[in-house]
Amino acid sequence: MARTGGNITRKKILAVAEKIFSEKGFDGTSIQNISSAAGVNKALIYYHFKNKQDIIDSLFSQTLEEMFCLVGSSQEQLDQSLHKAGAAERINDIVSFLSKRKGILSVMLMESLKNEQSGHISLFKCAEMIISKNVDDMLVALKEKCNTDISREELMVHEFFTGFLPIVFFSLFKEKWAAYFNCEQEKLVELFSKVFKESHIRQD
Amino acid sequence: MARTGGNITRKKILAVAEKIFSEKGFDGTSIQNISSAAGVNKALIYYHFKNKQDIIDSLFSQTLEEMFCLVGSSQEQLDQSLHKAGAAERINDIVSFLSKRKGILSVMLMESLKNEQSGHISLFKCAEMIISKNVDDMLVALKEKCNTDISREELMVHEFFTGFLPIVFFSLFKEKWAAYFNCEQEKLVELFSKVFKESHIRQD
Amino acid sequence: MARTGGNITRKKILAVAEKIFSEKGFDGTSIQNISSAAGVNKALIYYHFKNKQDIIDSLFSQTLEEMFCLVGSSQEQLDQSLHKAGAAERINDIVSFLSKRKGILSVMLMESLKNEQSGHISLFKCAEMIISKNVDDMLVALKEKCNTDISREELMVHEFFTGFLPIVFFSLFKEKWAAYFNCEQEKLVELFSKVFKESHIRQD
Amino acid sequence: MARTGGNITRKKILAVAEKIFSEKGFDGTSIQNISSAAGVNKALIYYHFKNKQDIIDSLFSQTLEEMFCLVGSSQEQLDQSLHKAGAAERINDIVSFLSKRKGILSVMLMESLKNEQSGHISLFKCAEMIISKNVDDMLVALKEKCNTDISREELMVHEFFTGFLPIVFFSLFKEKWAAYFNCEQEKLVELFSKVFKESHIRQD
DNA sequence: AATGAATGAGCCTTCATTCAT
DNA sequence: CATGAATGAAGGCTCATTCAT
Repeated sequence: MARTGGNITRKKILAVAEKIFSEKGFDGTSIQNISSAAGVNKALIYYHFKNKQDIIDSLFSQTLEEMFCLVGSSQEQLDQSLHKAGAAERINDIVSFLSKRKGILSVMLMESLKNEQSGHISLFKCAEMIISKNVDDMLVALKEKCNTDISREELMVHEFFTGFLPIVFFSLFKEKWAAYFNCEQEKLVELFSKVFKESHIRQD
Repeated sequence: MARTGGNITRKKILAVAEKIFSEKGFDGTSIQNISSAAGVNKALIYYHFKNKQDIIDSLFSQTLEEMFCLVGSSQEQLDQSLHKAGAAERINDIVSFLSKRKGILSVMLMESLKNEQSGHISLFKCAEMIISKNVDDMLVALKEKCNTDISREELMVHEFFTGFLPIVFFSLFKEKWAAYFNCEQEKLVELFSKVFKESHIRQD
Repeated sequence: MARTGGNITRKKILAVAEKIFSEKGFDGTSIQNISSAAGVNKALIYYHFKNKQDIIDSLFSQTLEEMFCLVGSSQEQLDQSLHKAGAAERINDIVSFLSKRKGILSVMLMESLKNEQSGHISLFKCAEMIISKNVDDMLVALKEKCNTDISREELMVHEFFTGFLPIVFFSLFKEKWAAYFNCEQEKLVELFSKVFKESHIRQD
Repeated sequence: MARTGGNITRKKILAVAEKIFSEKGFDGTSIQNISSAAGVNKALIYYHFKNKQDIIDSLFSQTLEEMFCLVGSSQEQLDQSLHKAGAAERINDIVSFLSKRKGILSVMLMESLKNEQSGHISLFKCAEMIISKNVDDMLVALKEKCNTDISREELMVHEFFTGFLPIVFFSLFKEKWAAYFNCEQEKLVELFSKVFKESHIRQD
């Protein structure tokens, strides 16, 4: 898995594709766009990938894989997740982590929003991966507090729509928001941190 | 297509375009797609619209206009908005309203997510329109309670990322969520209502 | 033949068409171009003309007709034509006359240059009309001088290639020439007058 | 088309384009026309040329380049040019040379006649290249004869309007002329030779 | 005499993809 | 691994023309 030869090219193609997909959208991006930006021959892309769809599929599965590694390995970092008291301060960390994955996340979201096909699967898998550990931990914690009227389903809905989505969108939109509403980014991050803490994480 | 009034044709084109854009995305939709589905000649589309972009622009501005009318006119329905005690029960109404505009909303979101150009403007304008009235009312309410340490900016961030976005996304994703997580839609709506109320609307 | 109603429109269309044809060429001009510039409805053009070709045909035959009138009527002006001693001074007059017809002349030339169809007929008819009278006069004059070794054919070739063409082209190109070679137009006219007189008109 | 060297294809496209442009004019020619006649795929044309304009530009600059080589290299053939005594007999040579370039010359002329843009530049450059050497030689010759009241400008005007243009037009129009005036081509060539010699080249 | 609406064919151009080398 | 050349299909858009009013 650590081939050095053409894998560099493959990675370059993927990196460039991620960037351009996030700028123009999947359908708005041509293989020409990618090959030019990557500085490689157009036909070479078809040596490394079956077709255009294969590029985005590779990007998605690569992202899922990386997330899996991250969620699985970094027990200590993510095990005590969003809902816990001490986790509240870690929002900025998460935002900054997702920021590094902004490109692919926006592509996932765009594809998810197409109301045909199964473009949402990747996004859901991705969200599930990030969320479910938290949810499970919360379930354990809640059981100890005897609050057993809260189902796993509810927690998933909670984490996805009021936790995952706002964070992801904030990381995707903060620049645009700051520009549109004429507000400094640092302050915006602060504001969101506060707002998010109050709405999503509560110590009732 | 038989000769009908030109405005009827124009509206049909817009309606069909909204549907297909939301299914395939703007770039994934061809003029052929639209003309076929609308049952009109391809060239006729260019009689009614300057170009492809003009179609989506018309859809966006039409939506914004409709929203403006709605927000402006229905004082009684929306004046006492999301955050107020009585407003809590109206979430379903809003969800159902936004559901009717699902198509164009998903298109707006897709375009907003493209990290180039100014595709996000429409979404922001749209959100601003829906949110700002609530925010202003909240500001008044807060002043009475002497909680003046909350700025308009903060409320906007709050309403957008933890109010508007979750609702919009829920209305766009509920079917997909129900299918993916194998859960009944009615129950999902209930769950989201509860979850959203707890996170976004609070009577501290 | 002096209908006043729609004939104004017809004339406007012709005038505008001549202008645009001479700017963009026949094939480079669309009916849309003409209707917009004439401020009339596109379909109206098809009320006045059978089709696009009919417009250019009308322009050509109208021009030929006008030339015929001019050549036929103004005996005194044109009867003593280019080759005669006194005619030498009239070059500027002819240039200025052709200048008024620059538009249609350039269209004729463009169409003549297409090496297919019979686009050159109009140009030849036009040239013939202008030239033949001169040629006939010259023939008479030559007979008196007993120079009968010069055929009508030769005179036609002479008048067309070294008389008509240079004058026409000068009137079409003088602005461009002045611009390209950075020279004042008045001086250019003088130079051409001199040059043309020396080459085309000689009193051997 | 079978896979051949790319340069061969490119040349074939240019050759075919020149032919069809001269038949139908630039605007009257479609890429389809060219690709069909060249026996290549339509898209392949866009592999070799940026766009339609690029084809004609390539043709023009290629022609200019060839002319430059010819004028520069063939000192002995063209150095003693049109105006000199011995040059009179070489008219046919020049006519036959320009005849080989008839296609592109007619295209240049057509484009020059469009009264917009700068379509005349190529024609002027081309004419300048052919003429200026003659003009310079004439200047030298005239100085020796102390006829210094003739400016370079005048000679340029002379050579262009009474030398270059008639020759070019004769080579472009001789077939049409012969057909229209019902005259044999060989005789026409003779007539033009005589006529041109008398008008353009004189040994005063 | 005039117009808005409609159409089929065609235009220039780009697409994703393949093949021979 | 990598590339230049090639292709069929489709893209957005415009064309000349027609029809109903």
